[in-house]
Amino acid sequence: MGVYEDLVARGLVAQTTNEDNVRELVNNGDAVFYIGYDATADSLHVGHYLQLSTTARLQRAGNKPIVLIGGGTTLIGDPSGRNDMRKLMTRDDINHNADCFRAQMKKFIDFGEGGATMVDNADWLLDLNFLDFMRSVGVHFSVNRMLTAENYKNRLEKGLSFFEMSYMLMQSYDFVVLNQQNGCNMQCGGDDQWSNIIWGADLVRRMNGKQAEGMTFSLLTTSEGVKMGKTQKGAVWLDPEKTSPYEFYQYWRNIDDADVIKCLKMLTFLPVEQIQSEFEGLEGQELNRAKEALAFELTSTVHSTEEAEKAKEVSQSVFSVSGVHSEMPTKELSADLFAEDRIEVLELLTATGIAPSKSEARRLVEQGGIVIDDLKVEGIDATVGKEQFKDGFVVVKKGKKNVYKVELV
RNA sequence: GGAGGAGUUCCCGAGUGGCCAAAGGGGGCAGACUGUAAAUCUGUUGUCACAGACUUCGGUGGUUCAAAUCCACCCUCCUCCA
Repeated sequence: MGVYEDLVARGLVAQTTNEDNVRELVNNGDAVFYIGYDATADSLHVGHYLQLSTTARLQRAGNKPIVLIGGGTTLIGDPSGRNDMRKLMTRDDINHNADCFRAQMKKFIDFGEGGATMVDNADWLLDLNFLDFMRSVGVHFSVNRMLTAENYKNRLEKGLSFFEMSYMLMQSYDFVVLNQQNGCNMQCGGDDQWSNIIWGADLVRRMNGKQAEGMTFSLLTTSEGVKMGKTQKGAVWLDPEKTSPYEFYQYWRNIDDADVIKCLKMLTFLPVEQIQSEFEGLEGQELNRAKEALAFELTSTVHSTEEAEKAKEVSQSVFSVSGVHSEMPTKELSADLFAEDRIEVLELLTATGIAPSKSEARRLVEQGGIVIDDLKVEGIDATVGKEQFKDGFVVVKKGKKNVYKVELV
């Protein structure tokens, strides 16, 4: 089985410009392919991870990845699939974000000798001359056809500026440049990039007279079609500072039954056969085994095996009997906040950041959501004495799934 | 440039002078039930000194005892016309 077949079996391939050509390219390790990343945040998230892991799969099969950081295109912002215009970002923001991306990507993709290359389209986009660009590139774009692109559909109702529309021209031009400079012969991306990709391949053919291919990856959506990797707090980040390994683990551990198998296939490096024989077809409570495997696998590739072990341990102790507290998320509580060696529970909750405001803390307590050292807090007037901090800490449970170790400092 | 319309709490969206911290839905949070799932049900969802007070309805000023609601100007967006 070649990589292409593996990708298909995992449900990763959404569309290709020409299936036979693409299969041959990637199975023979002849693909020099690029995926672009817009530097819109200072950390990669789960959506990026899908692209990166797939890049890694292709690389392991002998293909050469080019990671393109959209230092230039991010100045515009891709309108694909958006309902509104992106916030305009400054050069400094973008540069900072691009640096963060680079550091994180090294974990998944081999940038060593003969490995992947990283480029920044700011290098060729920033100095473009508008008229020259329009005369050489702009002439190839039919506005009529662009308007029919799926990408722009919901924007036509809401309004789309020319500024944003030019994004497609630039992304297509990236392909042309990479084709010339690096011999890039294929562009990959999320399925929402399909329009941008086919235009790029088309432009390569027109401007460089070379055959170019494109392949899109399925988007990671839940069984209900909602984009995955988002929580109320925002995206699930790969940066351990922004989403702790434990939170990351829990995100996958709590995944919907209907999505486990799909995620195992799309995101983990476990062989498809193993996923099929070990997990597919499990039902009811049994599915928890698949969820644990998913959470463990992903946490160890994104963070490390040690972190995954820790997260697993904490999760087991939290959800079975009360046990180990060594690796629980820790919050610090200053001893200065105590009056006569006691502190109000509400104060404790807000001072540690467990509750964002007094009102929220009050609500949590009133609804019976706060448990301290296995004892439910019964009223908003409750206090905690210093003597309760045996060994210097106390265990605070907020709801069923959030446990914190509160240390006295 | 002209005419008309819109901007409401995390999101969508009601509200056209006091009964509005603002309907309803979505989402979130907590509780029940469970499998750390889903579905369902209940409560809750601006802040604080919490049966009371304070700040909020694009911005700034004004009218009024009283404004999200009326007036003026400004900003942004949409539709039609040019």
